[in-house]
Amino acid sequence: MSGMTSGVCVESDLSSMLQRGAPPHPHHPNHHGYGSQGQVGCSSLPPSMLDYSAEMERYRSSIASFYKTNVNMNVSNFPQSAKLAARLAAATPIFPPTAARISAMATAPWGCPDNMNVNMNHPAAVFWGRPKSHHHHAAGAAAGHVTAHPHRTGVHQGGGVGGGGANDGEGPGKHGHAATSLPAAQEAAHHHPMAHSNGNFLPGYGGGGGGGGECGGMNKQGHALPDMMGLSDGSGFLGGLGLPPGVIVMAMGSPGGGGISESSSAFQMTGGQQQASSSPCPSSSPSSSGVAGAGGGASSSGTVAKRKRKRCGVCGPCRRLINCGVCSSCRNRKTGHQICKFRKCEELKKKAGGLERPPSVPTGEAFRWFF
DNA sequence: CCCTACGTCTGT
DNA sequence: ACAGACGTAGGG
Repeated sequence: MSGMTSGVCVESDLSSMLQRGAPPHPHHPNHHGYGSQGQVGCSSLPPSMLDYSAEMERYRSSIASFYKTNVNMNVSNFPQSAKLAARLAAATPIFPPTAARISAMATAPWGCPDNMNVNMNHPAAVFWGRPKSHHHHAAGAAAGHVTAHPHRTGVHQGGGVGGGGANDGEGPGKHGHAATSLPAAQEAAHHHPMAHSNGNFLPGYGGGGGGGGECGGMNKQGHALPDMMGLSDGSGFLGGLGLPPGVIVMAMGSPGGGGISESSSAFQMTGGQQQASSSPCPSSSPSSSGVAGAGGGASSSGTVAKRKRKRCGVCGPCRRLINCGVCSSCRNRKTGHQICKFRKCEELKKKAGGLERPPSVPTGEAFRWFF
């Protein structure tokens, strides 16, 4: 354990090298994220580029493994996700190439330690890539067979463990890291693209490279798909920015502009839609005092019925795309009509009718996160 | 019409 | 405070 930190581990692997390199270099999204996806082979790539390439590889394998792993998941847990998935699949207008990549990063619901356990074995723990197109295949292939490359050292990626088989359908976590038992810390150290950030991502999930390119199936299994998308924890998304747990990298707005449009899709899923595109300002919404009046018959007394508040789309929970499947809300979805606890917008939680915009996310604040 | 999820009420 | 249940807004 002591040596877990980046400094100590010495790996001869390229991947490791990359990993180590990452943290220190908060790459700029632009650099790797969307720029030159196709060309990973440049020999004269600068260090950073190399990183990128390698990471890409890892992304792929990770994704692949996810597919595999999740195939067996119980869809019932993510009914909506399934849908979203479908939607997403259809709506992935954004950088085809990028999209695929982006998909790689997802946000797991289990930001909560508690859940971690659960999720580890729970089907809910999902992480998938994105449906559609060869990208997957490529990914799958890579992961499935090639798994080897990046992680031979048996780094958390579960590379060691899963190595290949991944597909058993066990909890991702199972093969994931269990073996090496690399804690989040390690994750960080390695700077796995998908991992850290908010800790939403379970190390294990990325791993294995088990590979199967289930692409198509995903929709069916759906669960997580859409969910994870966009939001991702910034890091992966941005090409592996190493952000501290608390930091959220929001890729908002700029639907047309940037690769980040991804986020917009995320919002879409729930209803935050509009804000993403037109007005960054989320929950604040005009109704302002979005008094809780909304809800059912709550139209309070005489006052004009306030509209239902919407998710801000930028807070952690909002960024989370998949339902944990284990929280009370998820379990009681039918009767409870509530969104997954881990996805419940902070804003909405806050005031049931208080003033608008608490300190957290003012208008357009989100954009700021980019810099 | 169906689904998701917000707001509220109620019970523990 | 939390969980469960319900009515219903809002979107597809």
